[in-house]
Amino acid sequence: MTSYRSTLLRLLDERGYIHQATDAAALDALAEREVVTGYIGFDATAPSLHVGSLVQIMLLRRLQQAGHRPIVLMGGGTSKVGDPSFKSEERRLLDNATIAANIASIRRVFGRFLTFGDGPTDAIMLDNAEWLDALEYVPFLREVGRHFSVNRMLTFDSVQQRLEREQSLSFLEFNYMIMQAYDFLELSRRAGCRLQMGGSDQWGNIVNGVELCRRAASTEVFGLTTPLVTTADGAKMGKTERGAVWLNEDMLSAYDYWQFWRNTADADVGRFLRRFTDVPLEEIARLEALQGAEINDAKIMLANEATAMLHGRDAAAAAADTARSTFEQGGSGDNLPTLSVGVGVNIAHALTALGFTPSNKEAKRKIGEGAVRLNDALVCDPGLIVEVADQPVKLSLGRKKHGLLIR
RNA sequence: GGAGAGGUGGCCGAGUGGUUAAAGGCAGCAGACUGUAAAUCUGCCCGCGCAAGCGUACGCUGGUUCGAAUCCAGCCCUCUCCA
Repeated sequence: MTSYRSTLLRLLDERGYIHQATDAAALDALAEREVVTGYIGFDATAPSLHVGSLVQIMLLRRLQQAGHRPIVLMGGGTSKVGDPSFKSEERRLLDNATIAANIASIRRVFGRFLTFGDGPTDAIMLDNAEWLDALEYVPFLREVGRHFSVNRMLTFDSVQQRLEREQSLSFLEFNYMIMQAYDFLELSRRAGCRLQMGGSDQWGNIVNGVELCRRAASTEVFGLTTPLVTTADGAKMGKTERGAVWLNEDMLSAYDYWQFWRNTADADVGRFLRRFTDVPLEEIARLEALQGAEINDAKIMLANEATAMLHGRDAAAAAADTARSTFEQGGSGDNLPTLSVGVGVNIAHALTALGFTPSNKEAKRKIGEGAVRLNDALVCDPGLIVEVADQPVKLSLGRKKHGLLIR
């Protein structure tokens, strides 16, 4: 562990964001001397980002906390090409309208993590479609393309994997790394951007950008990547039984988001607190040292803080309340997912409608396995019709999934 | 353009005419044990239906057959070697 002098690198280092950097010493010196503008690119291939992107979002937040200026770069242009890095198959191409809608939907989330504005350290958001869409092929090849060696490009891990396996790599995708490198050049010109950050899988792309800036503009810029965030058992973070952990509330409720963090494995709590919350380091050190069941306090803290950052204090508190009454007191909080069922429903249909089971068939199986409860009473009849009076009825699958049936 | 290999359920991968909704593994879900953790053991794992049953499914389209993931023909795609 190197000892850095700048607030920025010290902060990033302490909180576990640094995996590789192109010239850490020079970046350290730069950050000590002046306000550094740094960016991270985000894909626009889905209507919401998910926790997989949260490290990157937090990284921009840290940049701002350390007194520097973050740029959120939306990949409106690059999403039309598709990043082939480490993907086994070519992605299907998205049309312009979808990409525009995705960007509009994604951008709302950033306001929770960053302060936008016109000040020297205020964040700004740009869309690379702004310059990529207008590119003219031949001038682009002459300015940028000549700095890229195909021999070299073929040696990148991201490409190698694709070639060595069996999947083909289209020329369109092959251009992605050039596009991304060009983004950096463009941002260094437009916004004086000196730093690109990203996940460790972006290392190759980032290095290309750094080299392009040096070759095409003689500008010294820097790259920094974060370690891939995996859970303690080695899996990629961010998947739950019900799919991706989305950041947009219309795709994943604040309660479910809270639950996601609450269910963190013991071994991950400290790392996650450091990366995904602003809890002071001494406090984190105390929390992660808790033993046995007490470590649950750390998980609750993590859930509260992470949820508050994204959805606000109130939503986090409501989720925590619901969790407490549901899990600790065996009752039911009113923040649970609800399903309006009229007078009565088939219990299997209700389970599926709540998203607890993927099909009615599965719901019936679960009933057969003794996993389903109505107001905490075991259900044995897979064809049961649940009747709902004025009081909501609590429907549970296993110990973790609870919902309310209301009239 | 030529020669060869191959395309099976979320993924990997067996299966070369019937008892195959398709072995096995991974991932996932649930039960037990716990702390809404991990590990372990057990069960489940295409869909619809209360059920009998029905519908889909082994790259695509046809064909042979009582019966096809399995055989035949054409097409599409991938890989390897040659030109």
